[in-house]
Amino acid sequence: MKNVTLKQIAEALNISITTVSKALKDYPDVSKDTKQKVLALAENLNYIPNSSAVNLRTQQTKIIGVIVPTTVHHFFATVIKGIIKAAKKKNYLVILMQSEEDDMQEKKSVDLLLSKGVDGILISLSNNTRDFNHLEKIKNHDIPLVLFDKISKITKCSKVVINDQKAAYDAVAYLIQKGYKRIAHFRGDLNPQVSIDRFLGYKKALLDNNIEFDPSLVYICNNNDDFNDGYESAKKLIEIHKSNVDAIFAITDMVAIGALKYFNDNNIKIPDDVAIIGFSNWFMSSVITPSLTTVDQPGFEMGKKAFKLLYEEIKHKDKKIVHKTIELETRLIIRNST
Amino acid sequence: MKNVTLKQIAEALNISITTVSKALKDYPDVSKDTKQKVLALAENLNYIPNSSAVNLRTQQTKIIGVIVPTTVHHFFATVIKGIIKAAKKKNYLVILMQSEEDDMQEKKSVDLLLSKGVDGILISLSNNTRDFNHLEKIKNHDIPLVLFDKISKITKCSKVVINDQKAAYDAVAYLIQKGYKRIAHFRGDLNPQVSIDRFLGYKKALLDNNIEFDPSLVYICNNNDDFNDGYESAKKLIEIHKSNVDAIFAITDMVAIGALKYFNDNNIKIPDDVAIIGFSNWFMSSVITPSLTTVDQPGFEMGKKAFKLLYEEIKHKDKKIVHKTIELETRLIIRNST
DNA sequence: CTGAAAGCGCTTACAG
DNA sequence: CTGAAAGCGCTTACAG
Repeated sequence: MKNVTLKQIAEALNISITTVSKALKDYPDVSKDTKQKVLALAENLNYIPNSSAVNLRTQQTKIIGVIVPTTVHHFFATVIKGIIKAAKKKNYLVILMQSEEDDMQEKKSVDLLLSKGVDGILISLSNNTRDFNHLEKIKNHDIPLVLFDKISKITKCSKVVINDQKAAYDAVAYLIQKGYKRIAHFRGDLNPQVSIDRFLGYKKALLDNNIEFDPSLVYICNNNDDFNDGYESAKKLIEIHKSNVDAIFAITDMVAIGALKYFNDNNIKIPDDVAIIGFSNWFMSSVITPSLTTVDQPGFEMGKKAFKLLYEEIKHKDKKIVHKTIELETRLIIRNST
Repeated sequence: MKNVTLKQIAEALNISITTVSKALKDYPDVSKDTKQKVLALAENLNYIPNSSAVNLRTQQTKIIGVIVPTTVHHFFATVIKGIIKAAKKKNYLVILMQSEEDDMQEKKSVDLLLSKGVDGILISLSNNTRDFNHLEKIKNHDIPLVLFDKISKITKCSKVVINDQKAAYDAVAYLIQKGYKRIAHFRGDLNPQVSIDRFLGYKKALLDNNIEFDPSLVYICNNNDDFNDGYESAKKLIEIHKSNVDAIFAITDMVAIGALKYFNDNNIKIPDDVAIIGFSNWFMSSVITPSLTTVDQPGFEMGKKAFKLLYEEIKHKDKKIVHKTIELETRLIIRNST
């Protein structure tokens, strides 16, 4: 079945394309009678406007692009859900792309999105993104851009984040207040801002509480396999610091669960021998044994807010844009691992 | 910055739009010299073809639509990853939508996708989809359609599935062979095909092994909260059948983990008191305590295959389409819960 | 209340 | 090797 066009409806009804178009869009200067006839036939023929033609005329696609490191990740999946949900409310569709933590893929994705003429772009940066020319390119094309979670500090655009430094600080301060003194940190790669900020929060909490910062207690998890990174880091930690460590602050729940698994496998008691605290409040953290103390990171909310910010910029594209940064609340969830 | 058009390049170079267009697309009937000049300027001006215009001319968008029940689900997230990855290879972009297990949302999503003029559609049906008019609509519009995982048997189109009946049969047969005799089934909603098939496989395995099928051992999990459904079903099961049940075959890992949690909370030993087997091989099933025996369901593969099937149909749209059904292999993963 | 016409930016069959 | 022209399907300023 070939797609129905305005022309076909016009010919069938013996009126002009203009009138059909206006009738369908409920223009006031079309007679009730005509409108009815057009609507009825359009319905009957299952008329669907050709988007490409509409886009070409109106210069917008009602599609946004989203780039995340990966879809297979509880937090990002939740953010995506929030984005799609908020977008749907405004009749926007979402093209989803993944960088797979590869800056080249991220840059290529931006180009593709730009060539598709999306109305706006939402990005959470890959761990290996070190220059931001592609973000500048988006801005040069006058396409609204909002970064979320994995952001670049120096890029001027709207952002939705949590206060990673504060969240990490609170988590570690809680450990200290519970009496833990030798607190290790399983951190992420050196590059991403969230990784830097969580590390800084960790360090600051120690110093503010007169606990010496010991670099040998910091392990870097950057092999793109959080679970295994956590597992291996826990192993190394125990080999070196056996009875000289009493807690771990892990950069993500996945890293924490890797560590937890190692301890479970090796009869090291949590939290008696070593306490663990994670980050994100991934569903799994609540059902693992022992259940994991963690920082709740509102992914769904982040997705919705990110779209809303983007939508505002799309709507007011002509006006001078004022970039906003929204900081979402986090919350420490205390469970049995601490 | 306003977007650069062919016209601007043509004027700057004092040649026709036609020639610019041809040069950019490397037509053989353009001189080397001209090509070079055009390419250089296009590069320099950061020229990006206007997709809407191209689409309108070529009558394709190079975008496909994907509808899944939800993105926050390990299996679907994995399938999505596979789809996006395979699509990227063919220069296709993916619009992602979610039905949230709501048939009305699913139908509306189809309409939106159709109006965007996507070149093809991939769907995994919601649990509450009971009529398939929207699928027929897609076919009536001559848009290629491929169903995956949650399919409708009566719809004539290509499909990518696993053999749910056989996979369930094998899982239950394994339990029987291990010596379990009173095997409960925590099934899904009555409607979805996968739920029906896994139930049938369960029943057949019992009968083939001369074990009486006891309907009171079958619990329906259909509150859209698999974990809790599993937890509550386990509770009821124990209340009623306490020492008269020795194993559970759960329709998904999430349901299995809910049950496992209940048993862990209530000092019921797995697998000594009750064995559990799940379905999907969600990452979590390998790290929970005890680790979960389950059926591996190849999500990434399913996503890639689904796109490939769709792509073939898009490419050969003019020809008579032969619908294919691809059945992917599953594999029983034996761990500590059985 | 209706419609002719221009134009969005591109591609391609055709003429020269 | 180059370019004028038609046309994809729509929207909208303008004339009547």
